[in-house]
Amino acid sequence: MGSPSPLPAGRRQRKKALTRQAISDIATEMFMARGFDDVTVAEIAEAADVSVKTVFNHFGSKEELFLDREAEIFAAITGAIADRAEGRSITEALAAQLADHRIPAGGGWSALYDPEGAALFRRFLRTWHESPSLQGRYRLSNERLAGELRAALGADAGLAEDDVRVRVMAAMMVGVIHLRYETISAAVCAEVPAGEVERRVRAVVAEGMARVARAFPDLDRRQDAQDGRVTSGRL
Amino acid sequence: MGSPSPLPAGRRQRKKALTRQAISDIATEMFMARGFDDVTVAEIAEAADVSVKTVFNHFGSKEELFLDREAEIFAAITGAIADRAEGRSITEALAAQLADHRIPAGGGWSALYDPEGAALFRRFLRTWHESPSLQGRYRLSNERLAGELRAALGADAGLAEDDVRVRVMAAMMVGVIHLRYETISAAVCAEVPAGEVERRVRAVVAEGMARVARAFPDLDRRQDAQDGRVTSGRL
DNA sequence: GCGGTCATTTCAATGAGTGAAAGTTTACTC
DNA sequence: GAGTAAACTTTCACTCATTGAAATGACCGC
Repeated sequence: MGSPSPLPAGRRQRKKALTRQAISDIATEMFMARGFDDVTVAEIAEAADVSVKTVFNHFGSKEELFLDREAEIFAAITGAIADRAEGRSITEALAAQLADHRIPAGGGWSALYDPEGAALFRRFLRTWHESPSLQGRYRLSNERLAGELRAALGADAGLAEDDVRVRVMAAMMVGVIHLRYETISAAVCAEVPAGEVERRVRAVVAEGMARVARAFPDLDRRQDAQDGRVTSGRL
Repeated sequence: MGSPSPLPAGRRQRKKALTRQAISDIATEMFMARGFDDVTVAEIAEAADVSVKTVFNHFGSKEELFLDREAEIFAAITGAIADRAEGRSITEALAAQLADHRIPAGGGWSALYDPEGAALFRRFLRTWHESPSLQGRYRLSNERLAGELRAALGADAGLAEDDVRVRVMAAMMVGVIHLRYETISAAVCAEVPAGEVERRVRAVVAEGMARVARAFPDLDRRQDAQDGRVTSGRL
């Protein structure tokens, strides 16, 4: 499993980060092998050779052990907006990113074409899919994603994050992103062949982002005239 | 508290329904008075004079005790689509419904202008707002709402529920509906005066639905030409 | 009225999550 | 380099949600 965090200074910090990572990795492994609900925190703690309390010191809940990578994913998404090529619209950039972006524990489309990788990914999604508690926490996740999107969109258009237009656009994008997840999840769990999964995902993302673009001609493209601000977003 | 369910036949059935209602009512009352997390299921059972197990026989989880009315609300929303006036677009109908629709334990805007009602509603929202577990379950709720919207939209346009366009449109609507809730919640909890709350909600709903309309010119209006089906939804 | 069905209860567990106190390790100061 | 404070962990003891099995008693069709 990855160590995507830059190691912090200080031995204590480093040890702490290592402990955290070890717990997260072992937990992920166990969840994938046996399903979220069939693994107890006690077992995770046991396997990671720490006390149960330590697990809860690092993670606010059992669910967080599973959702540990979300920050990474969000950064990739908002990054695609901020770093897009000159003249490219937001929805285009996002569509490209979402058509390609690897999902946690996935690793891009190629992984899906490999039977090994597909099986792993299927286990991952099934785990995710089948636990109500995980599904529940997913909303909090989307809330955060919406916030980051608002920030990115606001910055891009030179509007406040809580501008109605920005809020609506972000909400729609979150909706499409969720649809994408739903599509992948349903298809992979139904053992649909990789090529078809990819096709479906691309279709949803394309349709979704095209619709967002149509709804937001005013915010979708960077207005580089004047001082880089959109001067009016009225309908 | 309401008894919105038609009483079923048979004494046993009726007793069961009464028990359920009693539990739900008492639970709601207690949650409102003391907050979701500060009330235990044991206390609810105690107050309703039933065993804890009985509570769980009627409600799958503590959260369901709070979300008991969601079916009602969803029905009002999808009903607004199906029953809209001839020639009215879906987004118009929905915007009207959402600008007005009473929220659970609310009772329309008038209730907000009454200090008593406002305080009650504020307690309700704060309860809802402050409990992570409730927020969590909210996603499942939205999932169901999306499903019902897909059904309504699909039926309206003569498309399959799982048509990409239908799915995207439903997802966007759920996004706007959630934004509306967020707006109400934030404003009411911040003790914003009722008139201003109403204004903000109407603004979000209007903007949101206008954008959805713009994104979906093909599905928004009933195409009564020919056999009532939209023949093409290509972009 | 009889036997079964069904809501409910009691009992006994499992497992998540928390607060406090105490131990251990690391970082900072003089 | 000792001494102290701060940061991590652990242990302990507890609360609470949630569930299965078995028992009770009111209700329903016959």
